[in-house]
Amino acid sequence: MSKLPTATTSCPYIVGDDGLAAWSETHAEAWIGLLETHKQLTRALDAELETAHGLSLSGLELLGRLAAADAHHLRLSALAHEAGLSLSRVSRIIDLLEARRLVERRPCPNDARAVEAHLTENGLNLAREAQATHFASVQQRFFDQLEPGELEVVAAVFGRLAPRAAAACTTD
Amino acid sequence: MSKLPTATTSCPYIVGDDGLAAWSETHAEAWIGLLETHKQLTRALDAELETAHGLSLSGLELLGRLAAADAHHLRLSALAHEAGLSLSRVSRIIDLLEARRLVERRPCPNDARAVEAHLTENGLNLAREAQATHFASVQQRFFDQLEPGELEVVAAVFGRLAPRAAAACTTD
DNA sequence: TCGCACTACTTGCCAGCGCAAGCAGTCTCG
DNA sequence: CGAGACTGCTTGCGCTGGCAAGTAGTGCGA
Repeated sequence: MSKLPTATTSCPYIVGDDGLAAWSETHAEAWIGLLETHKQLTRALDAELETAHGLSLSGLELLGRLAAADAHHLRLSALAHEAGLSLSRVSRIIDLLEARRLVERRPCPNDARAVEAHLTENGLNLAREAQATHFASVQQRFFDQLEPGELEVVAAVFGRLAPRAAAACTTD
Repeated sequence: MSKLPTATTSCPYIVGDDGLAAWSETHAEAWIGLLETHKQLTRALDAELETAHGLSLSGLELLGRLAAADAHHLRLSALAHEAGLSLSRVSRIIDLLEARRLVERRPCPNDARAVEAHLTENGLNLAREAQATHFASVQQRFFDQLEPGELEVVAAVFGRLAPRAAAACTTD
């Protein structure tokens, strides 16, 4: 941590001579603040997770998805789809997790092309521990900073936008 | 675009057996939605910017900061600090921009160690054009999706959190 | 004035990410 | 059945990111 004091945040960096009149100070604050907050937050959370459990954010996400899945296993393509990662990335993250005996690759009974990632006992335990500390940290770093009523608005906005953004991504 | 349909978003991926009771559905929606939305949005915006102007998001940020600066020049370390990037990354992005004659490296008159990045005429023009289309896209993809009243809350939340997160990063 | 700590930048290196190409297995249709 | 299209995964590569080490210049105290 430390290093990267980062971003003046206050005054944005907009040239302004063009047709940007519509971008009020409020718009700039919202957008730049969003980018900035996300960057800092994920940096901190990722570093934390790394030192505490040797996991990346993506690694925990995959572990979590497997833990939440029916028989603690999922095909790699399903995992990639759920997590919003490329299949190639998932394949390599699973390499790492497999090397640590947190998951196992097994052939899919119904389709010899496919590979299932199975969570091991160790993997499930680590997923639980890591999620517990991770979510506690998110709570403290993000949710605890919200004023009454803000949580509902944030949930509404991003709950609405996330699927919409994903859809836009698949269609255009 | 297309590819990476990404994220089921709906049901999260929380193991739940542990002390996560405090994480209501609302919390999960807000947090996962935030991550998801950010990922999709920046992916789309970056791709757009790349095809339209051959710039990365970071490249535009640096260009924009220079354009907003006093005499269109800034020391690399100042640029890094403002943009929340490491100095090494800034150095390499400036390499690219310099190769395209959008900026020029010049020695700093007061300090022979330092290097100033000077925006060229071309660089300023590109910054203006690229920011115009970029911000229009942000407007359409993000702000136009907000209901009345939501913008103010989002601005308040992230305007408050961004500096706080940055501070936490420098101190711990 | 010399030495030593400090600063500003550059460069080598590694991790995370996606794309494209390649390979094996599946499915469909003649 | 067999050819060709398609799917699921793996792997090579290039890009963006940061950190650490190296270099050059600054500035302060003895």
